[in-house]
Amino acid sequence: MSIPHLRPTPKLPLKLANPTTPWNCRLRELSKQRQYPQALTLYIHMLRSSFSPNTFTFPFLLKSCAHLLLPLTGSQLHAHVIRTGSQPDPYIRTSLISMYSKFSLLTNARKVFDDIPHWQNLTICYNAMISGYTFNSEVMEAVALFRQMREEGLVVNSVTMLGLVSGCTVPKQLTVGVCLHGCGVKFGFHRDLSVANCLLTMYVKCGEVEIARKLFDEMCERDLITWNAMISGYAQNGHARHVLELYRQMKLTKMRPDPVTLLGVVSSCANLGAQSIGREVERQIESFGFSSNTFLTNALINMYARCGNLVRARAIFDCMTEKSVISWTAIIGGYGIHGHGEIAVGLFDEMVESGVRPDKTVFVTVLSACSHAGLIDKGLAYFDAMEMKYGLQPGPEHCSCLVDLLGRAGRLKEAMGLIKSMKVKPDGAVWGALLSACKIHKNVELAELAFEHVVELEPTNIGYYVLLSNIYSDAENFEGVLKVRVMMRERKLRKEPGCSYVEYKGKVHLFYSGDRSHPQTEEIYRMLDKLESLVKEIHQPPQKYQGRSEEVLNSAGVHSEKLAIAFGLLNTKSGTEITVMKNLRVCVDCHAFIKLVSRIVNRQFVVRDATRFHHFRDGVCSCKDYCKILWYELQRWFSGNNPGIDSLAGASGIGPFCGIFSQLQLALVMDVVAAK
DNA sequence: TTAGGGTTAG
Repeated sequence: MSIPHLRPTPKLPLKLANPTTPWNCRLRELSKQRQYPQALTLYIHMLRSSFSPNTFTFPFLLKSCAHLLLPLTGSQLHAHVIRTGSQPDPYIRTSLISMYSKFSLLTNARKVFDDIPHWQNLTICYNAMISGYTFNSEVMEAVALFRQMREEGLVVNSVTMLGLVSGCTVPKQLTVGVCLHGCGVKFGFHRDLSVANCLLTMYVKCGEVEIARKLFDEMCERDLITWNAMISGYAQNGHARHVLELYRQMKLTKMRPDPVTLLGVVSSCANLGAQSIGREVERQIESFGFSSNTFLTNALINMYARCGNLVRARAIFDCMTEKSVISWTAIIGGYGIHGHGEIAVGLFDEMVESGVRPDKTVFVTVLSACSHAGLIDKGLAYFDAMEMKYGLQPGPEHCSCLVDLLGRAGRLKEAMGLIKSMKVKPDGAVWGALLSACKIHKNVELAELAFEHVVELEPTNIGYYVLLSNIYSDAENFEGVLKVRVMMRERKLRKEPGCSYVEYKGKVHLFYSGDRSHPQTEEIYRMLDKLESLVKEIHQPPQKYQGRSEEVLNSAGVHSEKLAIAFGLLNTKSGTEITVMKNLRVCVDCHAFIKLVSRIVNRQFVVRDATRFHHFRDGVCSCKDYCKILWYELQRWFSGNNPGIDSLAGASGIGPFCGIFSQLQLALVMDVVAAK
């Protein structure tokens, strides 16, 4: 066997160093570190030092312009590109397409794309144009280009998929997204981690969290972005408990979270009212060194405010060196939901004085704070200032606040006038606010009009049917009540089950009505029995009402609120405040019960329901309107011409689904009667 | 040496 003759490799001639190279190297570094303004400054220095840019120089600069959103500088650079004859370079064309797309100048981008000679039709240019379209929500254009690409037999790569899939961000684009998923699998790109992450995000944004989770579970490799996408996906779709569970799993894999991860976790704690978990996450934020992250700080303010700890929320807010409009919104909203309208309004004025320009969202927050606190003139003034002073066109969300504000005050005509004068189409919330006002002020005629509109806009929102039914019931129009019931039955609408929960030792303890699944069930029910008898002892209704209440009491289920209260009392030390969360509104029965219990056991309770906080202390609640509802319902019940148990509804719903009359309320009404 | 992409608050 002959041994192949080995020849020495000939030495290549040394290439002369291009003088521009060091500049380009520095530009590359700056671009990598995202120091875009510095990159542009360096370019100016380069020109001043009489060094000419070459084809390698421009992509860095164009990218910098795109990121800094500087369209004028961008077009100047384009002129430089043409002057230096670099235009034909495919990389530069790609950068130009991408830059113009970021400025939403799709015509310019497309012109650059169309000028590319046929022989140079490279995948990278197609990819840039496809991403440009999806970035500007032109998904179908992107898909058309993808089709063209395949017809021309061009190579499709994972970046093509990324560009396409990232365009599907709303539920109606789900079909396109699923097709693309299939396409990706066909090409084998679904194994690419970036593509898989992108598909996961697509499903999450289209509201298909379960499909996203399936994809997540099937992935053989996961990076930080995968975890973040799933965690934020759960958080955005309101699956707060899943967020906490997934975060726990993530920590077990030793994956280090980043601010994006923690943001999802903190916002879920806010939704759940899980303050002790939130506090733990705050400690982690500090230990990871993310304390200066404004996104996280704002989320923490919101979390503490929504967990009822306004003191901590305020402390974090006061410590912030740079308060953005979002920080102000978080703290104003916090005071708003606790009913401290005056403080909320004061903070808004303080914000304006400090030079922060209000945006549409902060106006929603301050208007709703005004409405909860009955600050009518202040609210009206803010509404006017929105357009006159700040040039912000009020949207339906602002109008619904104002309708609520005027409506509560009984100024129904003005509220109706406002709706008529709206420049934008009123949405369900606007008509819904009017409907609620009609309930308070017993205006059946206007209620029917509002209902007609609201049911057309939100046919499946059960709350509005309930409202109208109660309005009819108040007016003793039983035909009307029946009409609404039939309508609900025909449309197969069912009330979402109410649940209450208490956060204890970092775990969320959830209760449904009549629930017996909790490990401490026996103790909880024993505690409730004890409380009920204590309550009866101090509030014995007069003889003539007793029989009547018994018949109703027998059919009573144990509400979730009561179970949660009993659980809290069993597991916490005396003197500590007990916080209960309720997904819907607290029912009047439980409201009365908790009030009395707070006096009997001398404890403070905080109940956060769907709309506000109730602070119970020594037999009194911070909110006043529940008493009014109760008083009215009971008065009718005792007057004898009651329409049945159905009308004795919980504040959150109507009869057959919710509150059942108990001796407790009878007792309470005696108080009310006595007070009268 | 250069392009295209995935996660972020109220």
